[in-house]
Amino acid sequence: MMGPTRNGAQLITNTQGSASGPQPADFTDVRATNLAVVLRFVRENAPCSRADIAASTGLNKATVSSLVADLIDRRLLRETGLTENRVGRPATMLVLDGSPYAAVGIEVNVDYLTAVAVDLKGEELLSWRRAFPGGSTSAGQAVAGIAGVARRVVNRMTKEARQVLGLTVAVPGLVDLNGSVRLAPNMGWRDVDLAGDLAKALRDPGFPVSADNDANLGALAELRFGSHGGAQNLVYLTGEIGVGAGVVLDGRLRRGGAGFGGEIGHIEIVPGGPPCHCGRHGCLEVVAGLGVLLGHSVSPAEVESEIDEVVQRAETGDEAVLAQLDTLAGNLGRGLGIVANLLNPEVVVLGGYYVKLAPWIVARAEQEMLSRSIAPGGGGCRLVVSGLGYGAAALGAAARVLDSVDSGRLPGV
Amino acid sequence: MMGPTRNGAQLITNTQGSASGPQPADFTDVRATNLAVVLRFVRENAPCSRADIAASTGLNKATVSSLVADLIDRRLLRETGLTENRVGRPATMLVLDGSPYAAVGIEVNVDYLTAVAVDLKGEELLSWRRAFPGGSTSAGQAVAGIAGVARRVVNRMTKEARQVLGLTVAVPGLVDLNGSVRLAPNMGWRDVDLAGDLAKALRDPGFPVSADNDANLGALAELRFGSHGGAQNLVYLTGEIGVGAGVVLDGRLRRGGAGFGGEIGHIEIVPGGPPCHCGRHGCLEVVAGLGVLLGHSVSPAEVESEIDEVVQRAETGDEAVLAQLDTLAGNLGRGLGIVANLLNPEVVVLGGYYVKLAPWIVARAEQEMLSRSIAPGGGGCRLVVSGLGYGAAALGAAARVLDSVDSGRLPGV
DNA sequence: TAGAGTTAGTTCGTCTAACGACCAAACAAA
DNA sequence: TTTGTTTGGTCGTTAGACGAACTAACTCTA
Repeated sequence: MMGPTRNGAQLITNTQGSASGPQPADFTDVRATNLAVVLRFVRENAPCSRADIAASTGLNKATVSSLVADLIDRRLLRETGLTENRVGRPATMLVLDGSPYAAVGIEVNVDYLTAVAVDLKGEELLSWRRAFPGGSTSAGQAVAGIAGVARRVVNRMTKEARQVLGLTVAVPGLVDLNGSVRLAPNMGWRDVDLAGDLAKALRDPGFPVSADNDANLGALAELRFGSHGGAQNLVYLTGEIGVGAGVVLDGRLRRGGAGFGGEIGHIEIVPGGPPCHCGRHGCLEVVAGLGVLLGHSVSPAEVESEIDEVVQRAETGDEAVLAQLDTLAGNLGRGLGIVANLLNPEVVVLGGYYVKLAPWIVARAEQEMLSRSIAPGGGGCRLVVSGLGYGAAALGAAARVLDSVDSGRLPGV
Repeated sequence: MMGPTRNGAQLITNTQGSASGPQPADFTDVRATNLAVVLRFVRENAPCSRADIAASTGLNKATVSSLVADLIDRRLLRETGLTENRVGRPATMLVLDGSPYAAVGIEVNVDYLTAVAVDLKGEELLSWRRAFPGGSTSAGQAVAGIAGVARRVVNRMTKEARQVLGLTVAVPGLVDLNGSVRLAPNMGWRDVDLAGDLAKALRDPGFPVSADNDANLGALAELRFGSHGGAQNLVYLTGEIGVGAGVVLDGRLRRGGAGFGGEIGHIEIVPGGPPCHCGRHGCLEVVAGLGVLLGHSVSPAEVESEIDEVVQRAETGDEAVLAQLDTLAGNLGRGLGIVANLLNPEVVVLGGYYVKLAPWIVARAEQEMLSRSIAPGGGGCRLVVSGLGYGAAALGAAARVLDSVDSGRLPGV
């Protein structure tokens, strides 16, 4: 048992906004904070009793009862059975109520679109993946297409009597802090107010609509659903045609001043190396991306099968392919060495196609990363492979919605 | 005037500790938060009246009166004169009380030691700089030496009737989250529990003692004392014999999982470049550090004068020196390009000897940085020179003490 | 089978601290 | 003077956490 964790001076700090002036607190904040504390506790320790919550959080039993009643009113918690065969009065166990709400995440990419809905527990309610000509239509048409999918997801949720808590869209590109896509080369987008346009297209949807970079959201997915021992400092790497990073430090996504952090794909790894579509040379994306294996002009639709072929050849011991994979891993490790030195995350998670290639790249890349880290043992940084599969960004988009609930924006009542 | 900034849903979140369990809030937290809000407001808007505070923070007038009374009791605020020649009742103006407290920062380095004390306003009370054989004594002796200086600073403060709020020591090396120095090659230290040993040497000093990396503390100094338009995302670069970075994102120092973040000095900038004392090649420290200008084995004591000579030669247009400076700037820009892409800070601040060299390196380095950034216009990232002078890390060490006050750990009563 | 012991959760009164409304003080302008 | 404006304090209200006492519901033991 953890025992009470109450620590004398509690710091209440505004982490989000930049210079948005002073942020005083009042009683409703205390309430919101404590409601969120209980909610998070139940999420991580379900099923548990009110007494468990009180003991572990340090909150008073009476307070916990009141908070739990509130959460039950809001249909966020549910009482399940009683404990049996124990000394003392049996406890009524509490679990998250999975049925009344849904969080929706949509990932758009050049050639496909993934939609995911999860309940409050994070359990997947639906997962759609379909071809989507994101790279070959106008942004307006793409937004219309995304809105169409969003409407169908929402309808489905409504049919299941679920209230949608929010919708987030993941985009491979630079997304600013307002959810406006400033640049998405692969999509051919520039200055598209995705969150705003989508909210407009959905006509007063009754839930918040936001957009973010796919790597950022992948990182959020790993933070919430990944099994990294509760690491609060992690970096997630997408391994699609482009390579991007999502940076989580001290338990929150760090986007930088304008929201453009994590753009690891175009840092220079091999000076004077092969040219990148961005106009520079030797970018990580070029020397540690799929292009190393597939040649530089594969159509998006072919990537999947081409990678499968690479995997097959690697399995049969094809020397040329193994050499390519080793080169890729080495270059990736160089990039990760930079990340380890600069950010000292507890774990770096490889996503996307890197997952399939993992058996041939992780060891080398990790060794390279650690050998380049100035901190002994890489400062404790591990390199692991994502277990979330292809929907990571979409899942992270949904996770972003759940995050806002977890941090005190409670629905209901 | 700003007008009320009260925003409906206030998020109260624990930013510091990692997985330290749930952190419920209670009334004392509300009080502490609001006291800190008022304190910060007065810091930034002094002199100001209670009415100003109420209007700008959204707190109730009565609440502000109560909070201000509390802060005056704690001798953190002081009433100054009344306003005159205005319609209505004259306001009693409030300012930070500079006299009763002091925050102490000490920076140790290979050959010198800097001690700084500031009052609550951040105004310098003393600034000592002296030779110190940090690189050529045992860690134990060094700690004793630091303790000696610390005692003298504390005595001086006591003589001025000031209470010392805390002491932080800046060290060029890897410092973990507990203030233990894990590795400081230049000092020849390894696993020295600096914060702990120093507290012991000071025998129950009655104030918290901590230690951190010099670059981290430099970044804190820039955050508090620098003039960067309130940028909440910044990276500070030390330009001593080694090069380190301090990373501030969303208004707080981000140290990574073990506290070893910001180690930019040993990321590989020129593969196969000149050897570094760390055993690797082409590290930023080697290709964009002072070694480029001074040759690789200058004794610490000579650095100052050697740099002055470089500056003189550059001023007279010495081609060879200008070429070296340009090379240095180019390499520095490469490293900063990585920082801009990965972290998207609003500003990168150059400290240490880079300040003297600024006229010949900033333009080139910034251009290089921006040209390497994938976000248009570098995502708004500017490269500037520190205005804080040599004592930056020591000043940041003191700033760290003030930060803890600003975030609610109030002294007095 | 009747306590005795143990654990869960509720009720009730207390206390902290923010808030809203009101008011007196102190000034400028008319 | 009178009127209006602004400051800052007082007072009663209210939200909500806390502590203690209490009830509920079980197991264990003699």
